[in-house]
Amino acid sequence: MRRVRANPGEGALLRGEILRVAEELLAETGTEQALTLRAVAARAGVSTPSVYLHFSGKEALIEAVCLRAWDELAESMRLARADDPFARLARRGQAYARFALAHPTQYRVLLMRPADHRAAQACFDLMLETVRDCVEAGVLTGEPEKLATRMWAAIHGCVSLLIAQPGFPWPEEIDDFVTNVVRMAGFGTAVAERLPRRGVLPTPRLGPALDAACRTLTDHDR
Amino acid sequence: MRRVRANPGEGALLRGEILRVAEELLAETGTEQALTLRAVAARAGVSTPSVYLHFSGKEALIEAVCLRAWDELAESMRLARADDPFARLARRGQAYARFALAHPTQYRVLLMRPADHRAAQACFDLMLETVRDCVEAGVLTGEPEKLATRMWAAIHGCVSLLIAQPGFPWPEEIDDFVTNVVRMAGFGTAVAERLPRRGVLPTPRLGPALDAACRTLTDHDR
DNA sequence: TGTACATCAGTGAACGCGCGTTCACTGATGTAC
DNA sequence: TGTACATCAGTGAACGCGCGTTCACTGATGTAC
Repeated sequence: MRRVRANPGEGALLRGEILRVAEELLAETGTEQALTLRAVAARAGVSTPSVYLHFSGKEALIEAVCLRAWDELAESMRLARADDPFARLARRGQAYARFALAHPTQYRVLLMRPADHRAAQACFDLMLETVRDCVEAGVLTGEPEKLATRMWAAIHGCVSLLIAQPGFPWPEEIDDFVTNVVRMAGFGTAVAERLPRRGVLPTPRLGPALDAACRTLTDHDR
Repeated sequence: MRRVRANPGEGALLRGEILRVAEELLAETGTEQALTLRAVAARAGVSTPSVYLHFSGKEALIEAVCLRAWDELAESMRLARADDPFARLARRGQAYARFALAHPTQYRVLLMRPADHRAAQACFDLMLETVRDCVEAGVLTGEPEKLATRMWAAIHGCVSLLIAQPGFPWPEEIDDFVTNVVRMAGFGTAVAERLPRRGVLPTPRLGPALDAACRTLTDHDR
């Protein structure tokens, strides 16, 4: 249980172990308040004051954990690739959602705290970059910043509801949900952008014209 | 500063005052952990043990605060009316978003905690009911449960990002954002529902056919 | 090659704090006779 | 109409707990001479 002391020059090894254990405990306890330095030190097999050898305090430890989580999230999105820009957009959205659902507590802590701007920005930029590819390829129309923001909001809303309301009777499979949210964001934004802006929304009629448009959207791929 | 003691029979007055003060403090401090019984009692002008005359403990107090917040949220949605079902859907979505942005902390606590099922359900049912009206009127197509869930997720994602990432450079006005999210959810879901389900998303071509569809959507209202 | 010393990676005990909660009490108001 | 008593709406002081943090220390490893 007790950790063997590191040799001179290898003191930084404990830092990595503390980070690992802190992430583990965060996932188990669910909140950053339940994450105590005493528990972290105990699980790392070390005395409590040892944490101060590598982090200036509790706040610094949590910040380091969050930074690492953001990096992992960005990396999982970076790994999602596809030649087709729209498919890449969907894959990256799904990678985001999968990471969130796989690390629910970390995701919640990530987005509950006032975000570290650079880390969140890096993550958003991956989304934005792919949306830009779609716009350039003529697959989406509109301002990439707005498109990417709405898409991020939609996916975030989906996973954060799934995390926070696990008892709620969700009407469809998670994968389908995410797929549809991505499609919805992509197509719906394009449609919404072309409608006139006004105070009261008009009642739209979905009929033959929309059916025809959907056929066109599909035909390309047959 | 010190509260005058209630007359016999009016002891329950303090209960209401404690709830009010607790909500106030929750909005100021931002987290449920920062909400202490001592602070609540002090602001109510009463000694700490007095809280126990009306609530069995801290947990019960927070639960009562949350229940009240859910009720307020549902009420604000109930007040958003319009004859046209699609306009009603948009108005209710906007009411939801406005409540969330006006009470950011309460909203976060609301959706962070494992939700009280009945309260959340009542709120969701208002959404579902309006979506059903839209489907019956031929304005939306698809299963109302799925449509409503996606719409809720989209709006929730929008407001929770706005709350959690206030420093993030949002590319558009909040009202426009919400309006577009509602449109996006409405139109996009309809489009997505009509596309064939497959593992990899196809690249859609937005062109003349979609433009024609958008004209049709708009024509109805001219 | 031996030894004094420096450094490095920790430890043990303690401090002070604020918290939720308990418990014996108080004192004004109402009520039975 | 007076008085003993019950009830109701609280209070003050204290308990025990777990937490973040500090501080003087230890003892193995490396190094200069």
